[in-house]
Amino acid sequence: MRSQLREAVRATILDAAEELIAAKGLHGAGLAQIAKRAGIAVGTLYNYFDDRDAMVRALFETRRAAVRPKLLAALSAGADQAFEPRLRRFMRELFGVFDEYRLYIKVLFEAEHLKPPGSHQDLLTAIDDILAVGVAEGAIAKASVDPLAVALAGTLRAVLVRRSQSGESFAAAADPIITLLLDGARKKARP
Amino acid sequence: MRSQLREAVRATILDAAEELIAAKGLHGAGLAQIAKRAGIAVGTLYNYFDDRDAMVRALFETRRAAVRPKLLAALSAGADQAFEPRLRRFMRELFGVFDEYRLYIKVLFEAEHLKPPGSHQDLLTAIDDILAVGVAEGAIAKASVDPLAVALAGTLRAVLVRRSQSGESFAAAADPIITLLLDGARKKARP
Amino acid sequence: MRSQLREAVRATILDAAEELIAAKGLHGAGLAQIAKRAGIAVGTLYNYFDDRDAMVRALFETRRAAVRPKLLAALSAGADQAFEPRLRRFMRELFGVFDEYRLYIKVLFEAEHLKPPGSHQDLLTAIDDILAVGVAEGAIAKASVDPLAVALAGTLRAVLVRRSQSGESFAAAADPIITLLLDGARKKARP
Amino acid sequence: MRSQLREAVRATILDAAEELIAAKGLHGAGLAQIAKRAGIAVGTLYNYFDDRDAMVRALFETRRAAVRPKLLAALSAGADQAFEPRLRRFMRELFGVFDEYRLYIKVLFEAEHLKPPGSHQDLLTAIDDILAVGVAEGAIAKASVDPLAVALAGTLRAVLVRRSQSGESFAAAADPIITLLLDGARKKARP
DNA sequence: TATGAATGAGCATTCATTCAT
DNA sequence: GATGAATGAATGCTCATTCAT
Repeated sequence: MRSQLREAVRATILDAAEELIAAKGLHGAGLAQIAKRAGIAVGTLYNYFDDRDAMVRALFETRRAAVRPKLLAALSAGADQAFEPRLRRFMRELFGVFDEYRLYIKVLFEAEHLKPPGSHQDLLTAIDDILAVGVAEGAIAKASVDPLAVALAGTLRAVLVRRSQSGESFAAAADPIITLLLDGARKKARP
Repeated sequence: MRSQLREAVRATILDAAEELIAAKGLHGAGLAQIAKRAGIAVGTLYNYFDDRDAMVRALFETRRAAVRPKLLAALSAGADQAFEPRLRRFMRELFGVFDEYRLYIKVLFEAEHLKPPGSHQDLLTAIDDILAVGVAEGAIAKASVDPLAVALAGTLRAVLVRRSQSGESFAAAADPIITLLLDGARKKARP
Repeated sequence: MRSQLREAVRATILDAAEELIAAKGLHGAGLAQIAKRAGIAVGTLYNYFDDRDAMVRALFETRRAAVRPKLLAALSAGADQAFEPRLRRFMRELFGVFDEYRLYIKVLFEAEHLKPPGSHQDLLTAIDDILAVGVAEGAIAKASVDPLAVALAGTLRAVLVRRSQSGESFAAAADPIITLLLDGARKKARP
Repeated sequence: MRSQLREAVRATILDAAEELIAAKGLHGAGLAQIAKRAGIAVGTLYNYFDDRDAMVRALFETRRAAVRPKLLAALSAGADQAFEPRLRRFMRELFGVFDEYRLYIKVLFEAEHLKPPGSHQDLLTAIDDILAVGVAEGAIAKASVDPLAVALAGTLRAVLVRRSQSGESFAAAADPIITLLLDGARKKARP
């Protein structure tokens, strides 16, 4: 009971912080504004977090903890399928998850240059994992894994940033990316 | 004469700002430090820029103005060649330019969430331009252009960020990217 | 019954306050810490004292009330003796009492610049009283009383502060002080 | 020129700090009030001192530096005289100096419990020095030195505190103290 | 009565900006 | 133009006090 209320307030604070950081940047979001938006007093923040930094870290950790299981689910989904459909499915589910967490995505990019312990690493790991499947299956060459991982992560990020700014949904972007990265853009000679 | 001195001071200030922003972040670089490193007094900054924000904008504009012609040169280089070698050459020259402007690259990433009027847009335009050549030439399908542009920009950025942090040169990364994006990562059946 | 419990809690609070003030200074002892050490909630403090200031005042008053009768006992002890042995006895008993209340002594010095209504005044009065005996008895000159009172009080304080910091017992310091103040430091000509 | 103005402002700030600390205690004197009384802005304080703590330390050091040579002068004054007149003269000059620095004296007691690097130690050293003269001269017994030093310092402090509060001059208190401490309070048998 | 979360005025400190010299 | 001291609004944080439970 008590702790449920406590968690609710904590979540409200983190939501407020998320919105403000997404809107004004990591540095632009002051405690006074965050408190105001959360509907509490400044001092109250300190009943929930040791200091501003701890609050920001908690924001990243909370969101990461929420996203991570969904990311893992997307990763293991279709474990009985072949590499390519599995990769496509993973990407589609991934973008689905990110559509749910648009604000977090903005915050993640907002704070990217500070290298916070966000979901970035989880995503890179997931990409490595799924590409390993492709190699094991003989679908992609071992030598392709490294550049492909970089290209996949980079392209993914580019899509997220663009659609984050334009407000478009992420989901539709999955398939064209995979097709491009697997088959290349070169026009194939008609056999 | 007079204005040459003025330009020299202006450039010194921007160099100082660039170094400090690259080292300590956009927000971490204070005017006092910038002035000190530039060897002038704080107040003097205001004889060259309206305010801190204008100075930062000027930094981006100056660098953009310096990089742009080189980017255009890279774009038109090999205008007599076919699409693929021309794209490869463009990428190699592009990375060469970026190697010369490593500090600017760091600053660009440092501040990209503020969407500064930097070289990003120029680069995207150049990418669009060169891909249009590929379509005209029949080397790539029209439908591939959009995802390829996104993937090219995103992958490029990922490589720049990684090598910017590790200190590696950018130049060697060009060809593998192109090969991957043109041919895809899928293992080809031996004919 | 009820009020006995109340008094016990009150005493616990004051003990906690005393320890913390002695350790961290009047200003360094926060209500949160005091409450914690007393084993109660912060809000509960306000059921016992109007505010922090009232609590501190109560601390001084309580200790003063505890010390005063012992001080008076020391004063009237040896009322049948001559001035000098009585004075020596008074000082010895006084230091004995202070040894029992070392913490209070520290707090008293901690806060003396705020002129709290502590045992200081009682002590000065007792000194005046016993010196009056000396005058009545012809042991000391009337003109000596004022400077002697100041010197006695000042020296006493100096000894308390020093031994309070070093952790030594106070008791052994009594006699040398009295001898010095009664006979002076001047080397007497051998008769 | 420039540095004279600077020193004047510095002195003004320290005077303001001294007054406020004397009036409201070391902790009660806020930077806003100090700045206001000094007639400057809060931020300006930081052009003169690294932080509040450095300002307080500078206050003590400045006053100590001002008082010390006078104290040493008082100490060496009458170096050709015998111990007792020299001691009396020292005390009179000492109190004269303290009369000039009444505010500092208050501040010194205000902050005594924090053991700041004030004039206390200088004074104790001076007392030790002059008593050593008395021993060398055979005027006081070696065994008397320690208790006498404590008594002298303690009594001196008591006089300063009392007269500091009452507003009386210190100067008149010197001789009776010396007489008492040298000859004692015991009524001498008329020879 | 006891609790402890909520409160908000107060604090020291920073820093872009101004301006007298 | 150049200087750098002065400015004061804004920030993160603390803590005595209040009050709903």
